Amino acid sequence: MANSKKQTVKQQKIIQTAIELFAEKGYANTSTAEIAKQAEVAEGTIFKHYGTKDRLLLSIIVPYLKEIFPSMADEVIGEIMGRNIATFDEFLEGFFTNRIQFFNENKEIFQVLVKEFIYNQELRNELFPYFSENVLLRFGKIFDHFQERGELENIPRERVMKMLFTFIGGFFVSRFVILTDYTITEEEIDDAVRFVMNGLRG
Amino acid sequence: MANSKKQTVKQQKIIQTAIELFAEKGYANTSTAEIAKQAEVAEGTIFKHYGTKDRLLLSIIVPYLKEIFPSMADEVIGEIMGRNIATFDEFLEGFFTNRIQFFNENKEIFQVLVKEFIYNQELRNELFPYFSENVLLRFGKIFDHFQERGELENIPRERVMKMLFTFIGGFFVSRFVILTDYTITEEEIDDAVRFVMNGLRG
DNA sequence: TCTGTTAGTGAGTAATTACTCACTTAATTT
DNA sequence: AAATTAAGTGAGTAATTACTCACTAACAGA
Repeated sequence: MANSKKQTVKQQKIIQTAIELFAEKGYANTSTAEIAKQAEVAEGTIFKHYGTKDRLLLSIIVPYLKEIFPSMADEVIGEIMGRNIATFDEFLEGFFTNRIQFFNENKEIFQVLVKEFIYNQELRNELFPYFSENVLLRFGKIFDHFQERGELENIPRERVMKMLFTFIGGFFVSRFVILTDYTITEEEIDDAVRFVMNGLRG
Repeated sequence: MANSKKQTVKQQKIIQTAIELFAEKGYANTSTAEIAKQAEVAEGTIFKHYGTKDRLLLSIIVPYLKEIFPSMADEVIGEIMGRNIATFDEFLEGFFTNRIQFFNENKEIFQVLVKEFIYNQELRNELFPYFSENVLLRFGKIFDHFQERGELENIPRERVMKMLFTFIGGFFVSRFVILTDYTITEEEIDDAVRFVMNGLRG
């Protein structure tokens, strides 16, 4: 939505096709010739717009991380402050439901992100700042918020958040990247929330 | 140890170098020419022994999965039956300590396995049977064992084991593949065991 | 000592790779 | 309407890719 830098129809087709192929076979196993063919463009068109294959990948990943991620996070925070979400339980359930819907709508791009994040050390180093600034920082604030309200026991924040992220990371990666045809039920969300809540209460 | 099919010195160097390079840059980003150069062999030697690059990868992964994994699992089970491990707490702590040591000793090969498992759909489909037969089945038995003893509450086994594997998977992948220079403290093992135990007790 | 087998070589190959560039076509600006 | 810019093309390229093959060296069994 805010991501409108006057993209051409052909540009859209290139990006869309690249996302599909990168998600399916990985960046390293996808050639620009293949993208061009499937997107019904000349190979030169890709390089006219993106210069290198590497910058094509970045022009998929960076906007996704830079624009959509934080705005969604603020949305979640807004829900807590504005609406009637009082308990950490409720927050977690909202978070899981929200994110599951979001990742379902952007499944392929999420797959690209995770696959390259794990496969490519350099990309990982470049993206870590974004990740820690946006996700870690915001989640830390939320955690503090509920801890001040006495919702969560006074366990050392850092240590417990590590456990929380380990589970959340494992949850989304396994369900959306490894088990690509998996469907998450409401029952499973409840299980996950209960598992985390009990884990944190220790 | 049982893995001695009269490997040549050059064969060992090829395998060792391939593991290093695949772990660092991924299978798809490593050329056979590069492996040959770094292992100080002719490129033809690689193909004399392994035929294709694909079979070189498999000759790294399959023995690791086929021989070392189950034998270690049996070792763990043996510990429970033989030694004085009575509670699921103790088992979990033993499991984490054991596996952390093991993966530290085979860090690179574990990285290769995880990276390709996530990157390559076909490999994933081929390895899933091994995984479910060995890991899932054995873990299920252990879980039953403690559930029969009244150690664990009678929560539906399948649902709770999903949560358990989500956490364990997230734990090992994040610590050994993503944060490659991370050191796991005993304190963190305790945190992890406590997190899981509380989670399961829900 | 002869002989067959295995280990190892390295030059060579067809195919594929990311990328370039001179060019045409379409859209904007003046 | 003329001029400038941007979008798009596709043939071409140097480098790299996985893999082959005719060959030599080492060595074990008869």
